Amino acid sequence: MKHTVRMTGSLDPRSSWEASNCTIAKALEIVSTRSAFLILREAFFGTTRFDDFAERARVSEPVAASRLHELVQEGMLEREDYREPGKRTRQHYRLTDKGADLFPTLVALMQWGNRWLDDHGGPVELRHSDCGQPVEVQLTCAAGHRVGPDELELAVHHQR
Amino acid sequence: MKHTVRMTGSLDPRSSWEASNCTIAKALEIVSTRSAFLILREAFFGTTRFDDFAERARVSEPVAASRLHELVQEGMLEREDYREPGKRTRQHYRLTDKGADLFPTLVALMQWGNRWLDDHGGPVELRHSDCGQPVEVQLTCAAGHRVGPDELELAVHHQR
DNA sequence: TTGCTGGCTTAGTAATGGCATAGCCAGCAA
DNA sequence: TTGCTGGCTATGCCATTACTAAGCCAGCAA
Repeated sequence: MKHTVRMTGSLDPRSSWEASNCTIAKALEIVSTRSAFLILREAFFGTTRFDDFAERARVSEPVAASRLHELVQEGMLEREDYREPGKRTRQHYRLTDKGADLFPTLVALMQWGNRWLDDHGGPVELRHSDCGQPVEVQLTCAAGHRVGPDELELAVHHQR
Repeated sequence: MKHTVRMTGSLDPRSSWEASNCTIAKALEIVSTRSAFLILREAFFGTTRFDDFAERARVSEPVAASRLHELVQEGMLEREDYREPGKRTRQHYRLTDKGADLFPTLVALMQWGNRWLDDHGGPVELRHSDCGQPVEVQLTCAAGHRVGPDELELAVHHQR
């Protein structure tokens, strides 16, 4: 089984170019820590309050504080003050569009973990709310074809 | 815009359960470091030799050595001796099925980075080798529907 | 037998990420 | 005015990840 991507054009051979401006590397500068991923997981699960983030992601409060600040800084989360009538002002952290767009990455990671790191296919699963069927991450091309791992090539981006 | 997943059954409310055996957390124990992701990226790009991993992932040799050992240990990579006629024995590191299955996660991360961290949509893109169209990561349900971020629910896994 | 190359390992050190414990401040409630 | 709660911040420390520089060994090539 072939597990590698085919290189095309100036990208072949691999030794001819360097991935110094690779966006995977850039993305990892923001979310490479375990705690950042877990904070984001909780954000997708609907957590918005400081204490809940710390408790549910199982990180200490100082770590929760610095991750939340960093993620706000990077534009992944928004800090939002609000006040219920008769109550004091509270802060909530909510996903921005940029943060929300990272969701497929989390799903892909969960899917992989469910397959390879758990005897029963994982404790929880995502389902399509319309039809109740389990949800998977898939590679699909713009023409609508489902793309297998052996049908991929890497090319210099068109619009550059 | 709603960015959170709906909880169903015993998972609602979020505070009623803890994600201690979450497979995202388990996955992160293996690949939470930047260097692990970059080593895997190079494996997908076809790199197999020690020096090439270190150079192309831009990590020091000691770091490359320990990541490669860990990834072999975890069953993501296989170390394989081989010998060309008239040459000395060489070692190659190749992706196992388990390692290769992490590819969608890398693609999802690259896609996100291309969208949000680069002015031109990223330096390189993946294409479908059959039709040449750009490849995307998509959430799809088992019934074949394309699933939007607001059509997701989280449920206890059926087969448990 | 000497050198060169590939594939590492060792040593020493700096930076980062993590923890536990404790404290601070605002703003209600009494 | 005292206490309580939510939402943090400060301090001190340990573990992990990372770097650079150097060394080591196998096995050809000369």
